[in-house]
Amino acid sequence: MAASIREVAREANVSLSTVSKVLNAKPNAKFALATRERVVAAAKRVGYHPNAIARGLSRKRMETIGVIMAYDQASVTTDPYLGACLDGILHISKKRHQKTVIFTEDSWEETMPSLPSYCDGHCDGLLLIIPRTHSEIVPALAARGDVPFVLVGDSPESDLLTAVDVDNAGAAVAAVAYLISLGHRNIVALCGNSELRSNTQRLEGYRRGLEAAGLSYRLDYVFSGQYWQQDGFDNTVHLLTQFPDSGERPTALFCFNDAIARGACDALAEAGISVPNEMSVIGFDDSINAVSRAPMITTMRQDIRSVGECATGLLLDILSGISELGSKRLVPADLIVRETTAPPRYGKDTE
Amino acid sequence: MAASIREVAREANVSLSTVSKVLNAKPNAKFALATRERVVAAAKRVGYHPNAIARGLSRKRMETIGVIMAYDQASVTTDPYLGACLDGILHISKKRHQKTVIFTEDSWEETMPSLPSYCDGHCDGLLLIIPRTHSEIVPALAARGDVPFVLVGDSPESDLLTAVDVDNAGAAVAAVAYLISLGHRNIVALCGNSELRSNTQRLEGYRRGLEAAGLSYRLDYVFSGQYWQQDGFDNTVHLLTQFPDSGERPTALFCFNDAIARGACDALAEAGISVPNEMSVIGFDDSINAVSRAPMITTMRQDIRSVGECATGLLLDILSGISELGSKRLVPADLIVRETTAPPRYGKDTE
DNA sequence: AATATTTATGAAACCGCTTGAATTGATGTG
DNA sequence: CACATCAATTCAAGCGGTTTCATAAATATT
Repeated sequence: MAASIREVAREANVSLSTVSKVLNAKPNAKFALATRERVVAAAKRVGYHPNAIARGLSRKRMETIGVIMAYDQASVTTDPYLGACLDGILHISKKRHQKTVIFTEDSWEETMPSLPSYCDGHCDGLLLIIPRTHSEIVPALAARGDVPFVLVGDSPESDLLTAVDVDNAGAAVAAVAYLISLGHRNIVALCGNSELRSNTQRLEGYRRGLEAAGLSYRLDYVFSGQYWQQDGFDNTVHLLTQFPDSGERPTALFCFNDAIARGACDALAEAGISVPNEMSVIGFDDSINAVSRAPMITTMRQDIRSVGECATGLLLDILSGISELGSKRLVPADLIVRETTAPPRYGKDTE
Repeated sequence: MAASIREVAREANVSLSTVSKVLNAKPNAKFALATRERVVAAAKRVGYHPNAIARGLSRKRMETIGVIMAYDQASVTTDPYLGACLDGILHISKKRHQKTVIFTEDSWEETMPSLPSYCDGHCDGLLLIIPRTHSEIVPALAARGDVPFVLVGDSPESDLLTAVDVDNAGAAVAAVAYLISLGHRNIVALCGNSELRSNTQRLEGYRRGLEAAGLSYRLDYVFSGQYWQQDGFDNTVHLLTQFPDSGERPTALFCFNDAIARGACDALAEAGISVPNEMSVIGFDDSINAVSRAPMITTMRQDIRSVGECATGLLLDILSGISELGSKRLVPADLIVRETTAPPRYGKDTE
């Protein structure tokens, strides 16, 4: 049904290789204009389009990338992270004329056995969107060495692994810098779960942000907890008892996610402390918590779609030799200014 | 890097074809147990996994389906319909051991030119999730005849086209039947945009539902409008002026979507008519409108994920010769009973 | 005019696997 | 014992392209 290169060759009265070369515009091979035109005309006449499979077989390049989503019950609708990532991936993949094949795993136990099928020549490279716990996939894939892959939404220690992630540390630096630019000098950190990498990175950014402004990192300004609203509330209450005098009280709260920030706002409201007049609060993630009710929380938005885009770009760059395996990329966060941040009031001038 | 069939053949001391046949468990070809074991062992030893591309080329079957999403700015997160569909597709595709390649189009003008690449041998069949306006893709694809395809979320007139859609008519029948089962005999239809197929189908279902119960289809019970809340409101007001006497008034409103139903509820509330005591209201789609505020609206849920699953199943059945091109499938809707439906009160017995 | 270059094209091997036809050797038959 | 039968295996021709290398023709060089 589909015209093959043979028909074109016959139509144009040239050999197969001539057709192939002309149509692929081989730079070295020079052809007479007449021949070239004859071939092109013939190709159009018979409606020729190269068979991607045959081409892939001989070129050993399928112009296709694979996306492995190894979440339990991976679902694009259920998990907005996956959806956003996928959007970014599809966007860039399409833009760079690649096909995209999706591998989802219903339960991640199934992932390992089906691993060979990801490396069966179908894809030139792989994008891995997998939770940390699935990480045995990574060494397995690396051991095969068939297919280059990049980890999406992960920033592993190993120099050998290629990865793209959201820039937690950088975002934290930016958040702190923003507060400082407003005039704040005493900025508290309300942290999340300490075992999570995002927390470590955000804390690190907090520290660097202070340092960059020549402010000292005070241990009594760092409150640990979990990524929950209740922790934000409790830690804020704790903070207020610790600094009862509004004169010595820190003037800004850097909360490691929006839930914490919401909790903090609630605690402040209960204590009759006005946000942002007496206390600025900044959140993280721009999740639903940030805008679920008043006050709308200033926050750092992590653009997950960009993570997908960036990862895809990196993979393709690697495939075309522009970038190297082992590269890392971080996508910057955006500051979303809302209602909970303002310059500090130094004197208690107005009500 | 990846072991080819050659190494296996060498290792096992047999010919290439033997390896191929043994590993593919060709039913007709009988092999000595010893040979069989030798080959299997050799394959495992060298870590052989067949190259999908080479296999695809010779078998002319890639075990891969393509999904074309030709929406403007197609996005899995932005458009819950696409996301849900895709979830269903990926689920079944994976279950039936197919690979899934996704083709998204940023703007649909790009769709036509890239059409050949959908038919370049990469996919055995195609799933089309495209808005009606893009329908020129369909004849073009049909004309090529390369690749079987099924339309997702569409129910075209042509017998030649294969399609899966939500069962609008059936759902309407079910909605009406439910109201009738509650005891209602006078059921009004508040329609949506008459030019939309979904409206036609729902109206048709309404009619059939009445007929099935031996009730007559009364023109003064059918209110036309658009799929908007305001239309639901206006038409309900209109209805109430038309039937001022609560004795002759219909007892149930079948609204063609949830927005209309919400508007109807509002109008009824304003008129001091209690829902569901004096009037039952049923919506359609189980959209956010149904649960956005009190009262929670009884509605017919269209399971879009199932549409994706069903379409994928159908395509694969066609590819394996179980089903035929041109088949149609409809996925049934689910009745979600909430607060707006109850048996009618015949006398004005209680307050 | 003979030889060296360049330019344009074609022949054939190959990519890795499948598959129908052909081959080989063992077994059964008259 | 020659011959047909059958089971087990291999040959070799694809699948639809790409690509290296060789070749033929045209042009340039001396």
